[in-house]
Amino acid sequence: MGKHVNATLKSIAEKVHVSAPTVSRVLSGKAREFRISKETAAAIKAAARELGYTPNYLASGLRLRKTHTLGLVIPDISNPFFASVAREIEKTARSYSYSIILCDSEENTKQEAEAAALLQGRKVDGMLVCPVGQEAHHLRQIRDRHLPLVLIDRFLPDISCPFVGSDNRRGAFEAMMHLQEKGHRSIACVQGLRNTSTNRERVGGYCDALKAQGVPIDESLIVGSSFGEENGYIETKLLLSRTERPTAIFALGNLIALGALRALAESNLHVPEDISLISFDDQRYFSFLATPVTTIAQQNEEIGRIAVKLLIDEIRSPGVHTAEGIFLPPRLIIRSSVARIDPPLHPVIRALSV
Amino acid sequence: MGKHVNATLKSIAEKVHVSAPTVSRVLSGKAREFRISKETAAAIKAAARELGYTPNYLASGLRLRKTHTLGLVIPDISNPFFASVAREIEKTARSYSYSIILCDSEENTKQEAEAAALLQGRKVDGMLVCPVGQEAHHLRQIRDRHLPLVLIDRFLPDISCPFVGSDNRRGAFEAMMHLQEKGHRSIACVQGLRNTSTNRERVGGYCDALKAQGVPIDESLIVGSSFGEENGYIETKLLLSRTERPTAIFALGNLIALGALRALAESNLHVPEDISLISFDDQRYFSFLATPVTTIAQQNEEIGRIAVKLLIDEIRSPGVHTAEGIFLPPRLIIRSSVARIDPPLHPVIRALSV
DNA sequence: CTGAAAGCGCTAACAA
DNA sequence: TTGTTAGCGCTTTCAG
Repeated sequence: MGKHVNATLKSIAEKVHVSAPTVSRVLSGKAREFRISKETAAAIKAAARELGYTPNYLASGLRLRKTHTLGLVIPDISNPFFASVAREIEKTARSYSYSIILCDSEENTKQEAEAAALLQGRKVDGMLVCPVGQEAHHLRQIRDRHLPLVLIDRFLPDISCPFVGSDNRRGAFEAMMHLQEKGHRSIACVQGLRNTSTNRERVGGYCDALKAQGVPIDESLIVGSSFGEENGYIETKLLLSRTERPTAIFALGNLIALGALRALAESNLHVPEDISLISFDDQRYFSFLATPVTTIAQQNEEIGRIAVKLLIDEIRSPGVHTAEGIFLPPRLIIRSSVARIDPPLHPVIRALSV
Repeated sequence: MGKHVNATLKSIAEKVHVSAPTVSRVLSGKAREFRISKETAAAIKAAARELGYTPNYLASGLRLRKTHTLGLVIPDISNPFFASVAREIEKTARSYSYSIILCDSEENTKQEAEAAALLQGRKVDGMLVCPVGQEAHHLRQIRDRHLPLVLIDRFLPDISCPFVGSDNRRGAFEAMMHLQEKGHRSIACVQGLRNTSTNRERVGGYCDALKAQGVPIDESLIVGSSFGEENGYIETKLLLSRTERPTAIFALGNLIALGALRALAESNLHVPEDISLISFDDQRYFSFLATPVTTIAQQNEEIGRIAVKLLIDEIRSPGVHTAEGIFLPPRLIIRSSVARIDPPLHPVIRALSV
């Protein structure tokens, strides 16, 4: 077996003395349908094996206008949240015989747009994108061309498109209620990338909960600008250097929490004795940290699985799905990074008591 | 702008009243070379923009026999080690204008072989694979067909192929020497997937170090069979239930360490007071665990970067690289999960002292 | 400076 | 039951 030059339908056809379409029919399982004789079919299969034939999906894709390929655009595959979603996406896609072309946008709109253009050129049958979130133009273009598109994790207000992610507002609200029940009133919020729906919704939940308790919102406690670890580190450092230190920190992403932890450790502060911490987005290791971290867990696998199903549905029968969002409920996992504290003195009283 | 049906060279050609090849030449930057008139070139570019032209890479790939696509096959993209390598691979590939088709083999040889076949059909220009490790047949086939291939993280003895990974034997040796310097003699080794080179080399380093200290190897202390968390958990449970408990555990992967930690926590055992732990493969969060874990860190990003460079070199000029392996030195990061212990009593003496 | 022809490998339509 | 023709969109000859 194994010629150096790849076998083609034509080379098989010549060997068996039939025509290329016949070979095509047999090898794509249509022998029955075309009532091709058992002998011919067998001979073709044998020849294909002997020559080490591999179908050329470039050619069939060109001809059929279908590549059985999906584009996946995410902001950072090394973020464990995205890694777990990506894994489920790849697995689910594979179960439907679709391949994944992976593009990392590095939280950069320009790169995201480039990825979108590239994937269009590669004629993917559909795209899954977690948008950086600042710009929807290139995504609207995809829709305009009737290329199936599903947004994951982050949605965009100004584009009508199916979406799968978490109910971030509710998750953040629950986290905050937990903090407040434990007596916290001065709670810092270390944000991720602004303008992303996840961030906006989480900050929204943060504010909702504060309002629900009649606590005025202190804008200066809402800090940060990226889902990366550095951001968590720097903002926590800054927070700690204030004269009035918050009693709790709400980290809006797992890497932010990690950065916060690093800053806290450097300052020799202990969680939750010195300061409480709660994080959005659970991680397996959170239970084993010096202080197990209380978090809002998302349904990572479900997000990936549903997104692919939605996308493939849309590919198979365009227009059946309304451009609605699916918001999976996150859930609060209480561990031990939140301390119960005495309700803080009213500022006026505190001022007097000095 | 934006017709529903995608623009092609032909449609542009018709619009500008030139031929398709001329359009092709202009849009692929060969206007100078073919000395195409400024006006024609400008008109073509304008028309392309107006029609929203995107090149069809399927067609050019078919014609050119080059797709500018690389296949990446890894055992588990959600394992943070692979996720970080994958990220670097995608970034580096992108910097050379290559796309990545991602396949997760789920540590399964059959799926790996399927991925390899699929990628061949998709006509990738080269492949990066981290082999499950039990079987090399499908990989040898790739080489036979002169499809550039680079192995990452795990190599295979019976295939001659460029490789980039860590010097696992040396890493494991250093971890063990550290343990032994601290007085440990009864050290359990929780393995990953057997027959993978990483596992074999790490176990090799484990044994080397024991021999170097004249400690006989107790086969019953070498347990486990997967790089997953469950394996770490179960094997640690089992280890703890022994009458003679080892004084230290060497986890051969980051998820194994996580599983071990879970088992230890369940048994209310503290690291390192009750038992010491050392892990292969560092993770950012290791510093913040209840007990910061001492580890052997690999150069994840370097592995990804070098692998892609090697592969692209091989694609551009086949045969320039010898099928040698690049083994990057890992390094020991001492944190606090290893306790100094008194040298254990000699078994006979211990027996007498009861 | 530009165009006509051909072909990459595949499959759908039509014919026999 | 099988073959012929044609064309997906691109680029490379070769011709002018």
